[in-house]
Amino acid sequence: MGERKIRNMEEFASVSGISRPTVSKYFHDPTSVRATTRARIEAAIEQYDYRPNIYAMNQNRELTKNIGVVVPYLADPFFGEIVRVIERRCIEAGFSPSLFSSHGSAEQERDILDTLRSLKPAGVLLAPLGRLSDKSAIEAFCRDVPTVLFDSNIEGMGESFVGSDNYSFVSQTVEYLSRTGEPPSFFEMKNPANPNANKRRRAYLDMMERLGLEPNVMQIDGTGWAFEEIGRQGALEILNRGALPTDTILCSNDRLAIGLLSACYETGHKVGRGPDCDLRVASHDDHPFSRYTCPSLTTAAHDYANVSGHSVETLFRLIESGGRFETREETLFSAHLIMRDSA
Amino acid sequence: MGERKIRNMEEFASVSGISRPTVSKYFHDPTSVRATTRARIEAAIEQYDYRPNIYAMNQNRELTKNIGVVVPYLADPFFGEIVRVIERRCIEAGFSPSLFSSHGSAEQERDILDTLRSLKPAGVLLAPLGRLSDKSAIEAFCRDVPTVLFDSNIEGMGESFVGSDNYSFVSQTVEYLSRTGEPPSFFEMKNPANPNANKRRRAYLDMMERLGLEPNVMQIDGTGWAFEEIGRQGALEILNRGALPTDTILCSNDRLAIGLLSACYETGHKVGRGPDCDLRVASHDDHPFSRYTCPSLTTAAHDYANVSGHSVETLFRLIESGGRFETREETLFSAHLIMRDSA
DNA sequence: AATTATTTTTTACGCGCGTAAAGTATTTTG
DNA sequence: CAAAATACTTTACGCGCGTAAAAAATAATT
Repeated sequence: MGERKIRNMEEFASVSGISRPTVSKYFHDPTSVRATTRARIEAAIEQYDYRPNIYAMNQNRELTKNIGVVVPYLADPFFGEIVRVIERRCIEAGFSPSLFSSHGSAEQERDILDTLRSLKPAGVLLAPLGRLSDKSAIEAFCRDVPTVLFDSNIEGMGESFVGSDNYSFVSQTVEYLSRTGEPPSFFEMKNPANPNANKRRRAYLDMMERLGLEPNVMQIDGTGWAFEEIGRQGALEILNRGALPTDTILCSNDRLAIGLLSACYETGHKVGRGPDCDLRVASHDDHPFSRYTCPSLTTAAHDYANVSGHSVETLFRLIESGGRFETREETLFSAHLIMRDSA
Repeated sequence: MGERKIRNMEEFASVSGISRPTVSKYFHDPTSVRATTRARIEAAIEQYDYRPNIYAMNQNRELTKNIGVVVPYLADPFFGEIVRVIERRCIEAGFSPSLFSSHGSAEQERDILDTLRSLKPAGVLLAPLGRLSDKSAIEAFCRDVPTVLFDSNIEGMGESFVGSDNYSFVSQTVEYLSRTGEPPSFFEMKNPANPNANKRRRAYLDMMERLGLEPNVMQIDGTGWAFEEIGRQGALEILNRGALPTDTILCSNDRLAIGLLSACYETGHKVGRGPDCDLRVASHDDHPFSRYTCPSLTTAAHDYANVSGHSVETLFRLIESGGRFETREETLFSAHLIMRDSA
């Protein structure tokens, strides 16, 4: 173990008995060199613990092996889960993921795109803020950097979009709720940040019409990403007014539902589908905590594995295609209903 | 706006009318050049939208302006919150934070340290996994890279540790609970991943002895980071056995408590401090969701702002001191009790 | 105005690696 | 076994910037 520290690729090449250009080739793609050569290089890496200087590696490369991953809000465990899958797959494929969170701020999102541009990534997976996003900044970014949007779509931007089919969420919950009890009212924010919210409202209205039922939308105040608190305040206001139009509430998303359930508990409204219950509550997303609400939340679940998996695969295809697709693809995965105790 | 794209610092220097070495100096530290020079450079940046190639910038620098931030588990919104504060402060101070999550895996943690080493960061903020961490890997890393540990301490590693005072958490909850009702039993995992858990158990035992009360520790099975599910299963087992030693439970952390509360609800045990309640539950951390459990969770809160703020400040001081402190500092912030409805 | 201190310019070199070209060695194919 | 194909070596240059040293310009001080 008394080997002196290797300072650069030149030195490493000489101690490994391989020429520098071949070593360089190896680090760019280990499978591009002959198996025997590869074995010798890897033995030397093992022995000398050498890694190339990533800065020198990347400065002359038009595009790097980096992949940017941007999410709107990291304190939402939903994104924490997604990021875990994405990171793993990127690393397995030999890329280096760089993770960024906009933390709900459009300014931060712009800054992140700026940073990403100078990272010269091979590709970017971007879950935009939504309504608040600086559309022109994102558009300009997508022109320069191969980008796949996920989770929340912005029409026409990025080479591809991968997300969940909001209609599938809502059709399943509405169908189930109206089949097993009173038809649901819809509970949402008045000015939702996320475009999925609007799609869900429209899907709700559409489904109710299709079923010949009277729709009822409750829109509550509040801005920002503290959905639980917004849901709780909005629900308290409605419950205290005794203004519930039906005994069945369908929340736009689980985080609002978590706040609503807390308000129900506080005001003594028993939630569930038993005869002694005051109301039923269902929702969408299958948030990691929806299993632990009281009662546990009946919800429509994202196909987490497919959304994250297909986002990554699409990005890999995009990178292999040189960063552009002929036409913009949109892939939507269906939700599946998870029946728990709240409805 | 018809300016041609600037290709490198040479070109940028010439169009801005400043020499390249001075421009280089500016990008390293804008305050290091004369105000008039700075103004001219910034005007040119504005006009030509030039940024230096970060890879070329960093390849010759001994240490970069990067700061590594490592957390053990990003799907825990606790860390999402902390990261937000840390990132903001780093950017304000002119650093580029790079965020990494070990996602509960020691192997990932090792890989992250490896990646970080080649990023040549000015400093690293590391919240280790805890018991599962590869101690020798962390120790070796801390020798090479200026590192401040936070959240969970590993004795002797890193130049400094910033976290919460576990004794302060437990003393407040135990004191409050035993003063207002039956003394608490302690509910925890048998093999906690996090060293804070052990400190909390010892603090519980110590406090109980000091108050002349009989301690009772319930240790439940389970490994990994799915604390809610572990808490729920453990609680179901105990509740179904009717094996509660007292009517007051103190959970080691909020995520276990969230699982326990869900088990209580499921089994019809009413939680709270009213006369009609079966048991009281309190906990530690002030997890972002503890406000929305049913009933809302009485808990001891981290001083989030101080822990994240002081971690960053300590790292900045460390960087300014050339990466080493004379002696290893440990800074612990006190918790404060948040009284809600569960106890 | 002269002296001193500070900042900028000029010149020049090097960092660690990518990569192109031409030649040599090795493996594969028929 | 020879021819063809593939992989590797040698040589050489360039990328974009850091940075050192000496000279020149500018600003601050007396």
